[in-house]
Amino acid sequence: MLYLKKYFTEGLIQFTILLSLIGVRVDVDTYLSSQFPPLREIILGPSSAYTQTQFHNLRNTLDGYGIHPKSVDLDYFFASRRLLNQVRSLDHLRVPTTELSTWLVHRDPESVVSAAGQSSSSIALDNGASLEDVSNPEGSAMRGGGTSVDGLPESGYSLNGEETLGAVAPQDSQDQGSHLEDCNDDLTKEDIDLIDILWRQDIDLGAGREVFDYSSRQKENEVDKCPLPEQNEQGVDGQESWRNGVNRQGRQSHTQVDGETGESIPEELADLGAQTSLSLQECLRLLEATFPFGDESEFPDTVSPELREPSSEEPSTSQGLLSPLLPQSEPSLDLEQQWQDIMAIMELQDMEVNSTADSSFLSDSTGGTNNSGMEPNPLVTFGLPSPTPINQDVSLHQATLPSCSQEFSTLFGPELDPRTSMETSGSQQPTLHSNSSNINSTFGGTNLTGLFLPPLLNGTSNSTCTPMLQDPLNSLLEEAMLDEISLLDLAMEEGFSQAQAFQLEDELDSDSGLSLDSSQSPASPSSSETSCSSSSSSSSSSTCATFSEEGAVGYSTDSEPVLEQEEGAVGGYQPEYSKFCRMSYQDLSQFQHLPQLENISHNHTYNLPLSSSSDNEHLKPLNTGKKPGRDKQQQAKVQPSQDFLEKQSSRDERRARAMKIPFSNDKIINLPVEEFNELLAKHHLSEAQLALIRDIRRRGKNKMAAQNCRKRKLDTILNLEQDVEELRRNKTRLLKEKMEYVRSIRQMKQKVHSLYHEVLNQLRDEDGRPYPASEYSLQYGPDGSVLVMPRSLVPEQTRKADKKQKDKKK
DNA sequence: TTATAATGTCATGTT
DNA sequence: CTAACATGACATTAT
Repeated sequence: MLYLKKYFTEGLIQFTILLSLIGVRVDVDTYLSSQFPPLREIILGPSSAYTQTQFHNLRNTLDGYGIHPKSVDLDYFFASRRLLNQVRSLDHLRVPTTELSTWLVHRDPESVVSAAGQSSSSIALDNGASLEDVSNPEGSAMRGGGTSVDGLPESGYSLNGEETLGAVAPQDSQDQGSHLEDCNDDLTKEDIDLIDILWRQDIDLGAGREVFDYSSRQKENEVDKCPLPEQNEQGVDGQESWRNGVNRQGRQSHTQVDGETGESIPEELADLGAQTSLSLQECLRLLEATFPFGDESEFPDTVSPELREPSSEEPSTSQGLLSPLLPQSEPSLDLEQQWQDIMAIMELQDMEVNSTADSSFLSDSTGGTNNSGMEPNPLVTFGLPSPTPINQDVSLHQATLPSCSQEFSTLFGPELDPRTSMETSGSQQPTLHSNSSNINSTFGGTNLTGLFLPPLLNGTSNSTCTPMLQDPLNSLLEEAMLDEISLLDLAMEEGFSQAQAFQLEDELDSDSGLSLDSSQSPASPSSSETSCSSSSSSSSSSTCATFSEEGAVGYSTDSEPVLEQEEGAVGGYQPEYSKFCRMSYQDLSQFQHLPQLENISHNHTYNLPLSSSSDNEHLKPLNTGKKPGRDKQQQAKVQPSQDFLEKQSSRDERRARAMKIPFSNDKIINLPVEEFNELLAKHHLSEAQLALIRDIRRRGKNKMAAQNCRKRKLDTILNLEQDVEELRRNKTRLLKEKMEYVRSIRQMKQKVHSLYHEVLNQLRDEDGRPYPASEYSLQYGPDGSVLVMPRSLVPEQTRKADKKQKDKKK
C-alpha cells in the first residue's frame, strides 16, 4: 500500500486524469499487473454506474431483492420497480450539473426564438413555450398548469371565448383550466376538407415547423456540448468509485473532487433555478437588472454568472418584456415579497402567452380601439391588471380581409408568412378598426372554444349534415392535446428534460463501455482465483498466484489477532480443531519446506503467530521461485493488497494446513466431484479431515457462487440502468415528436380557422352584403359542397355534442 | 471507535 | 437423491 501511495500521489493522479482528458491513454494497469482495474477507470474514465456511492445505494436498498432473471415473480417485479426508481433517483442526483448546462444551453436558443416570436408571432412563441415545456417540465409546473397553449401575445385573445364572451382578459388569464379545455379543439374532417376545397392560397405550412426545427436543432447542438463537463466530472467521480485496494487513490482524487464540489454548489443553485422555470430565471435576471439595490447578494454570485450569461443575449426579451411591470412592484418590499410579485407577474405572463393563440379569434366585445398602443410593446398588457389592454387587441383579425395574405400574416405571424410579418403591425390596425364592430359581434356570438370549429359547432346545422365526420379527427385532436398535457405532466413528474435525456445518452455510452469493466472488476478477485485454481488443478505442484502472494505478504504483525479469531472460530466450529491448530502451527515452518505439500506455498497464513520472522523470509523465496513470471506483478500488487489477499485465503487455508490436508484448497474446491472423490480415496484421511475438506469445498464453491451472484446482481442493476436510460431517450424522442405533431395540428387549426373566416367574410349575399359571422356559418353539404347557413339553424344536438366532448376532456 | 463497503458463510431453494 | 448452483440474510473483515 505504501508503495502505491508513494507513487500515486494526488499530483500523479491529477496528471493522469489530465492526460486522459486530453486523450492520452495512460495504461498504468500494465505496470500494476492489472491488479487494480480501477486504475484503468480512473485514467480512462469510470463507469458512472459503478461508482461506489451508486452501487451501495443500490445495494443497500436492494438487499433482499434479488434480480435474478429466473425469479420472475412479483417480488422481482417490485424489486425491478424499486430498482428503476432507485436508478432514476440516482440519475437525478447525477443530473444537477447536467441539468444546469442543459438549461443554459437550451435557454439561449429558446430565448432567442421566443424573443423573436413574442414580438409579433404566435407560433414562434408557441414553439418556444413548447420546447420549454419539453425540456424544462418543472418550469411549466411552476407556472401553474404549464400546459402551453399557443401564444399569440400581441393579439391578446382569450381562449375562453365562448364562456367569457365579453369577459376581459384578466379573467381569462385567471382561468387556466379553461385554457386547457378550450385548447382541445378539434380539427374535423370538414376542416380539412375546407382546406382542400377553399384554400388554394400559398401558405407556407412548413414555416412554423421550420421554426421548431431551428430551435430544436439549436438545442441539440448546444446540448451536444453539455456532456463534456459532466463526463469530466464523472471521470473524476469515478475515482471515488473503487473499492478496497484502490480506495487510497480514490481518496486522493477525492480532494480533487472536493475542489470541484465547490463548484457544484453554485451549479446546484443554478440548477434549482433552472428547475423552477425559465420564467423564474428571467425573474432572477430581472431582479438583478432592474433593482438597483443589487440583490445579487441575495443571489449567490455563483449563480449569477451562469444566469447572466444567457441574459446578455436576451436582455430585450426579459427586461423589455417585464421591466415596464417592475416599477409597479415596490422596491422597498423585501426580497420575498418581490419574488412573489414577480412570480405572480410571470404567471400572468404565462397565462397570457398561453391564451394568446386562440384569443385572437375571440376578440372581445369591448372592441379593439387601442391597438395602436399595443403594438409597440404588446406584452405590456400582460402585467397590467386592467382588462382593457387585451380587449384592445381583440378584433385584430376579425376584419374582413382585404387580402388573404394580410390576414394570414396577422393570424400566423412571421413564421407562416415572414414576408408580411413586418406589415402586420402597421397595416393590421386600420383594417381591424374599420370592421371592429362587425367582427366583435361576429365573434361574440361565435363559439370560439375551437380555433376553427366554433362556427361549425356553434352556429350551424352542420352536425346534421356530417356529424360523424368530426369524430375521428376530433378524438384525434383531443387525444393529441390531452396526451400533450399528460406527457408534459409526466415529464414534469420526472423532472426530466430533453437536454437531460441527451446527456443521458452520453452517459449511457460511457456506461456501456464501462459496464464491461465493471462486471470484471468486482469479479477480478474471484476470477483470478478461479483461473489459478484451474491451472493448479491441472498441475498439482503449481501454486495459485493468490496464495503465493499471501506468502509474500509480510503480515506477521497482524496475523496474530487474526489467528486468535480464527482459532476461536474453528473451535466453535469443531472444538478439537483449536488444539489441533495450535499444535500444528508449531510445525508450520517444517511444512513450508516440504515441496510436495502444496499448502505450504499458498498458506503463508501460517506464518502467523508462532512462526518467526525468519519463517516469513523462507516463504518469499519459495513463492517467487515457483512463479517467477508473476513475480513482478506480485511485487506490485501484493504490497498494496496484502490484506485483501490474505483475507481471501486465510481461514480454510489455515484450517487445511492445520489439519495437514495433503492437497490444496484449490483442488478441494474446484476439482470435479469424481476427481475430488478419487483424490480423497488416494489419501487416507481422518473423519475430521474429510469433514474439513467437505466444508472447505462447500464453502469455497459457495464463495465463488456468492461472488458470481453479486456480480450478476451488479450487472443486472447496470443493465436496468441502461434500460432506464434507453427508455428515457425513447420517451424524450417520442415526446418531442408528439409536441411537433401537436404543434402542426395547432397550426393547421389556425389556418383552417382563418380560412374559414376568410371565406365567410368574402362571401356576399344577393345584395352584396357580407354574411355576419355571428349569424352565419359555413357548413358542409351532404355532397361535400360548402353551404352558408344561418346559425339559428344549427340543431341543438350539435351543441350538446360539443359540450359533451368538452366535458369528456375535463 | 464507528461507519461502511467488501467479502465470507450459512441456510435454503432450484436446477 | 446428490451435486452444483443461486441467493437472501447474516457475519466477518477491511478501510
